[in-house]
Amino acid sequence: MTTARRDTYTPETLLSVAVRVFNERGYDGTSMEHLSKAAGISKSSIYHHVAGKEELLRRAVTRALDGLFGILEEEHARVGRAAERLEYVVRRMVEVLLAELPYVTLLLRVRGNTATERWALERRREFDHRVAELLKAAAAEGDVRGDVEVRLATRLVFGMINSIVEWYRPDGRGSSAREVRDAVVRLVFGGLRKEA
Amino acid sequence: MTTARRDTYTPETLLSVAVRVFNERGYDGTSMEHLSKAAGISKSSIYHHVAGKEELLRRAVTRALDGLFGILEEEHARVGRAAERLEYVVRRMVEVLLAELPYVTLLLRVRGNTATERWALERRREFDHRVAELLKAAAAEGDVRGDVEVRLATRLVFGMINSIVEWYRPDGRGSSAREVRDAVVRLVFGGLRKEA
DNA sequence: AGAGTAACCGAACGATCGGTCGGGACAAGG
DNA sequence: CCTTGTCCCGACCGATCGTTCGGTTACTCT
Repeated sequence: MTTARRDTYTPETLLSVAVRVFNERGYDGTSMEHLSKAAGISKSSIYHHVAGKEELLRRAVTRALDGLFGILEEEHARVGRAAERLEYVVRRMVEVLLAELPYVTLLLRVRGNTATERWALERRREFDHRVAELLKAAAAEGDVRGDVEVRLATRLVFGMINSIVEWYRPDGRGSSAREVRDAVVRLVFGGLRKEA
Repeated sequence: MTTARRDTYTPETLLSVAVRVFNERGYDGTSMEHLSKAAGISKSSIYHHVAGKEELLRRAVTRALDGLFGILEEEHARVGRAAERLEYVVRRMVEVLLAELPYVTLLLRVRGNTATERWALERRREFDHRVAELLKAAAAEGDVRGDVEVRLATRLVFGMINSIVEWYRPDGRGSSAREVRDAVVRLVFGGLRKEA
C-alpha cells in the first residue's frame, strides 16, 4: 500500500494545524513563519504539501461549506411543514458548526481580500438565501410571527448561531454541544421571556 | 481662534477614513499605503496627525467602548425591575451599535495580536459580564425563562446583536435603524414563534 | 546494495510592511 | 518683508512578507 508514512504531514493534518493558527491570529495576521513554528517544520517544507497560504484557506472554507450545504440535502430539511423543516435546519446548523468548529470559524471571518475569500462569501450568501426561503415559507404557512421582516429575522437568527464560534470551546468546562444546540432552538423560537 | 484650517485633516477626520478601510480589509489586511490612498495624502503625512497604525485602532475602539459603557450609566439601566432594565439595555445596545457602526464593527473584530487589541478584548468581556448580571437578576426575579443557562443566553443574545455589524448598511434601501432595534427586542424576548 | 522518491531544510528572492527623515509649500502674525 | 509653525512630500530604513530554489536526508521498493 502507498499510504501511512508515520509521523509525517499530509495536506489534511497540516490543514488542521494551519486552521488553528488562522483562528488564533486571523488569516492576514498569520505568516508562513507562524505556521512553520506551529507545525514544527520549516517554512519551505510547507510548500511540499500545499501550494501556498491561500490553498490552506480554500481547503478549510470548502470543508465548512460542504458541511452546511449538506444539511439542506437531508430528508428532514426537504419534506414536511416549513416551520418544522426550519427548526430542523437550525438545530443541524448548530450541530455542524460545533462538529466542524475551526473550519466554520474561519469561514465566518473571511473578509474578501482575495479571490478565494470572495468565493467563500458568495457561497455563504447562497446558503443564507436558502434558509431565508424556508423562513419565508414558514411565515406564509402562519407558523411564524409576521411583525418582523423575513430577511431581518433570518439575519438575526444567523447572527445568533454564527456567534457561537466566538466563545464555544470544546473542553469539558463549559456548556456541552447538546446544551448549546437546545438553548439556541429554544431562544430562536421561544425567546427569553418565560413561556406560559 | 486657533481652529479650522479648512480642507485639512485632523486626527478625528483621518480616523473616520482609517476605520472605514480597516472594516473593509481587516486591520491586519490594511497597510499604511492603503490608508494613504484612501485619505488622499502620502503615507508619511499620516504620521503628522497620528503616532501610527495602532493609535488609530486604539482611538476607534475607545470610542466604541465609551458608547457601550455609557448605556450602563443611564437611569433606565440602573433603576427598576431587572427584566425592564435588561430590555432597555438591549434596545440601547442596538441604538449605540447603529449610531457608532464603524467603530463598534472594528471593536467586535479585534483578535488580540497587539497590546491594544488585548485591552479592547478585556473591556468587552467586562461589558458582557455586566449585562450577564442583569440577565441573572431578571431570572432571579422570575421574569426570564429558567431552562436556559444565564451565561449561555447572554452570549447568544450578544451574538444576535453584535452580528448586526456584519450586514447593516445605513443607506435608505434596507431596514431602518428603528426597524432593526424593534426586531431585535421582539426576537430576543419573544422568539420567532407566533405569540398568542 | 542500489535506485527512486517523499519529506525536509537553509538561503535567498523581489515585494511590501510600518515607520523615519530632511526638507519644501504655504498661510498667519509681526 | 521675514519668521514661525502647520501640513505635506519623496526617498529611504530595517524587518518581514509569501514564495522559490538547490540540495540533503531517510525511507521504500526491487
